[in-house]
Parts: sequence; C-alpha cells; structure tokens
Amino acid sequence: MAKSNFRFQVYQLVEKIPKGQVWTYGQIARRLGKPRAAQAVGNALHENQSLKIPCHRVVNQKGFLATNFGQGGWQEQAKRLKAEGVKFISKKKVVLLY
DNA sequence: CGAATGACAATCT
DNA sequence: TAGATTGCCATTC
Repeated sequence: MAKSNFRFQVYQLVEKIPKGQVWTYGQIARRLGKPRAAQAVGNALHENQSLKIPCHRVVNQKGFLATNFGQGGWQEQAKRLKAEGVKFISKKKVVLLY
C-alpha cells in the first residue's frame, strides 16, 4: 500500500510507547512536527489498525479512550490497558502523566 | 484533481 | 468553568 512516511512515523512512535504508559494524539502529532495533526495521527491508526502496534495505548487529550475503536470497542482497549498496568480514573478514562 | 471524512485539539463565547 | 464552534492534517472516495 501507500505507506506514507507520515503514517510510518506514527507507527514507529506508537511502537515506542513504554508499557504502562499512555500517550495522547497531540503529543505524537507534536513529535512529528505537526502540533495540529492530532486527527491525522488518530486517522493513521484507525485506517490501519495494524494490530502490531499498541494503538490501545493512545488516547485523546481528555484521557478518554477512542470512541470508535476497532477490535471490539473501547472496552477491549481498556481491558488491554489494565493488563499493561495502566491506571484508570473511570471505565473509559485513563491516567495521563503530563 | 477536488471534495468529504475522521480514533483530535485549540480557541471563543 | 463548561459548552459549542472552527481549524488542522492526512487519507479515501
């Protein structure tokens, strides 16, 4: 497929997310040099959903899980995050370490 | 090639 | 402070 460089960058970054750590789209976008590309980052994961990357460790700025997460929905994502040792403030809200 | 969509974020009221 | 609106970026139709 296309494998645009931008998407590749997103995957590389998401793969580097340490276990038990949750990143936000804004942080990733900012790291890629596009502070406003948060949606593009989320889009890259949604369009690909490679299952090879810990996309479940990526949440929005509010700390809430993705609204339309694949593979079973946010509950599946939350389940994986809990298995990683991530702390949850709510059923669908994780602890963001600023 | 142009327009529309989307797992977001920031700003304004 | 909370809610609503606009803007941004890349991918897809």
